Amino acid sequence: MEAGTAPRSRCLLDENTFTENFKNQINTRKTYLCYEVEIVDGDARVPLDEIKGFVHNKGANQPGEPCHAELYFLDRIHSWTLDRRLHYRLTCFISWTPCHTCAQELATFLGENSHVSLHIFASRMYRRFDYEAGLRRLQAAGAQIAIMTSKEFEHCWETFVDHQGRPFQPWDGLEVESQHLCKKLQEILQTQQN
DNA sequence: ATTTTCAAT
Repeated sequence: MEAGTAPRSRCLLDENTFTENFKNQINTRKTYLCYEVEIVDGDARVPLDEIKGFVHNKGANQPGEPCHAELYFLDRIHSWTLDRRLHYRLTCFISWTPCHTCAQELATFLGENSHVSLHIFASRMYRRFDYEAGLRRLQAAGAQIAIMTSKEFEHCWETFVDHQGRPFQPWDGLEVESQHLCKKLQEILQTQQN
């Protein structure tokens, strides 16, 4: 029954939720991950609008086992049962770069699914434990990792936020912070492994 | 030059 199609608002983020979680100068204890999927056909890319959306982590302060956003994302990907004969480009916009463990999980997934390529844009850099090695491993597995700039924030606002027609309002210092993080990420990703 | 952050390294 086509009549049961979910309303568009179900996969849109509240304005404040977006800003509170993606603002790149403040730290949060939550992680949001917005994703888009395209089929790649030669030079052309066809968006699969029906499966775009977002997930967020489950914190240690909530009932049940904690779970990072990336693992929910991987669950979603598996639920789509993507056709191995096609090529898909997944883009995700995540409020923190993946931790070491999640980076490894994503790298493993990419290793097993050559029909999928992954582009990650992050608003902030998660810098705990072995995060640098995790990011390098993820890059080595073929993922493109970058820091969100105003272009990506605006794209997310337009695509994933219930903005009621209001334009994206960049916060003070957005660019400066983004550029700083870009530089840090480049340093990490350019460092030789071993 | 900038860290405490998907809580508890």
